[in-house]
Amino acid sequence: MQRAGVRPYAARRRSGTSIMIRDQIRQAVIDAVAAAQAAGDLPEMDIPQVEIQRPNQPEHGDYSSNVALLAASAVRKSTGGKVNPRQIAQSIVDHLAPNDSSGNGRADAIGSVELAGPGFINIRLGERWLQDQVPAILAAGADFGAIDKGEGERWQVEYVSANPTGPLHYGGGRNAVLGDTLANLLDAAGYEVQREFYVNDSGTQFQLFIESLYACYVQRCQQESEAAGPSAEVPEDGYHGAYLHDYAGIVWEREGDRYLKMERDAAVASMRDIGREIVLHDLEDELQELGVSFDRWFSERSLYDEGLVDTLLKQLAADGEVIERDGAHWFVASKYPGNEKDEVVIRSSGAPTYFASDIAYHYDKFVRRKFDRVINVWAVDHQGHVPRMGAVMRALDVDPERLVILLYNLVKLIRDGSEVKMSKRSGDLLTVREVVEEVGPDAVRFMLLTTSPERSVDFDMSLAVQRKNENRVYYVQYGHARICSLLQKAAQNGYEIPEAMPGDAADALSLLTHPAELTLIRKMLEMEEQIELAVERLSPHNLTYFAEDLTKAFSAFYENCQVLHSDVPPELARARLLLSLAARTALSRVLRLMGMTTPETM
RNA sequence: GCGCCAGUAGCUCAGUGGAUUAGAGCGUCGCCCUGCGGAGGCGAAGGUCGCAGGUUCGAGUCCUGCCUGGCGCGCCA
Repeated sequence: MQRAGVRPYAARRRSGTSIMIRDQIRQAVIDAVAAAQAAGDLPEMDIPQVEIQRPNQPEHGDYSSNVALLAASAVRKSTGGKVNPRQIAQSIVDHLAPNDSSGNGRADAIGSVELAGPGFINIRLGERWLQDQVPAILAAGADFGAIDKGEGERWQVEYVSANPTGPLHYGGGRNAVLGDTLANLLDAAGYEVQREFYVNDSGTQFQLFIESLYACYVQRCQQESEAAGPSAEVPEDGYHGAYLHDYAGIVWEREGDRYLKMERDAAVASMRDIGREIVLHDLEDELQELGVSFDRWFSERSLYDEGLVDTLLKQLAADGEVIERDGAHWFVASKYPGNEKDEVVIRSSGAPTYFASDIAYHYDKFVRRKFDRVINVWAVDHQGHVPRMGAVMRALDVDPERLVILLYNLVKLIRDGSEVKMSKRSGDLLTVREVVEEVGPDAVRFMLLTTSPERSVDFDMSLAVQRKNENRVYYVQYGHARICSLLQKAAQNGYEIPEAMPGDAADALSLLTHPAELTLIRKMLEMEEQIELAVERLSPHNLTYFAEDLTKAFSAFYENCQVLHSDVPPELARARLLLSLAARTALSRVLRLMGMTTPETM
């Protein structure tokens, strides 16, 4: 019998994580199939991979499995014989022992099992078990929902990596939010995550930036001393943003006019370090305002300085991966699938392309630093680069599967019903900083996260600042604030709000039988699956929908189940307070995964 | 021309690698305040899932072709 898809769990399980309830149920079904076959109720047959789904209709239970349908189909195909899927399902149901009291903890979760439709097995969680999850959630606390999918694998997320030539354009905000949230998710899923920003401090763009900075610096010096000096114009194709004058001002304040005394080229060369420092500090600061930070800022130039680019290109040439043609050096991408053209790594002028250092960079990531997997977050306009990187991986003899590119579509900013691109204040492209200042970091993060990455997003800034129901950010944060308010009021009224679960609360929890209470518990228990799903599909946007569902479940409970009222017996009030505390734990976890704050009042 | 992505309710979008009656929010129309934050709750109406074929017992989901929109095809990054 096949048991594909059932992975053995690693021995090194992180404390606090347990086997996901869905996987426990899957195992129970697998066991039931085996038991049915052992008992002779189910003929020997190829049982396909057992999948457990969440039905759309609540009437179909909390979980369901279509094994019987798949098995019947497999038998029909292999033998041509007819099998009734309902009969197969019935045999499995008979061995699914919902009330097994053997104490293995698995069957406890299953409240009831039923056969439905053409052969579905619908499974409901038990009420008692659901009530017991409240203390489990409280015990997990800030780690609630953590799973051990990663088993400690080392993954890197490289994101933003914007040219270090000035503030981040608003489009880069989506990159920052996606990468940062994905890293949060990976961390929650048991991966060891490193967040990296690749600093392109070596190419022509950076050179133009420094030349532009130099020109502004010269202007500043002349302004300060009214002394005649070299005329300085920002290069035609350089950077003309107003911020360069701010940067130049910092250089002047720190270094005075010492660069003015050098030859232009020498001055530009020696300004590279301070220019880099200033712009990176600015970028770091700007990203911080969005709640985004990095473990490492990796310098492209360092790859040249240590000679890795050179070494690698020579080695690739020796392997026939890089050839000379028309005076230039080409990486022979065309020999790998998905690539039709070769790529220049050294121009006929002798200058390396960005692609040359990219090869070295990925060599460093995989061969030297040995990340199990690397996720690069790129805007769609870099899509043409994806197959090339696959070719690079093969040429470096690294499994291409280890490099994952997350492409995201562009952001369109809307204000008062029409698209905006430029800042009225500076005249340049709107920056992330300005958008954050206008609508707040939480709204930016949530809004940029609601749409799946491959779709373009219209970000309505006017809506994001409005305090009405149309604004989904407020709905969620309001929900959190309301829980906090309730708990606070309870404390004022003399209710004891335990930080941890009191040992004698088990009886009180059995009073949680209202549908709204049980629905809320069920919803919270989706956390692990949501985290797993978002990681598997690289879809952080799922979190926004889960946050809304969670808030909705709490609101329904809040409306239907009074907590602090003289009619409510103290034991029930206590149980409902514990449930509310668990709800705050869950909602706060989702908000933090999205990088948002958890306001106690609004 | 070739390639990638998208097309689901009036609007903005989900939809868990095929499965039980396609979901949510907003908007619209009804209810619910002598109760913990009404920035709320409950309910209704609203969809030939771009079009046409195909595979399958079963397709929004897989395959083929087409239509529309976005992006990409450089000795730029």
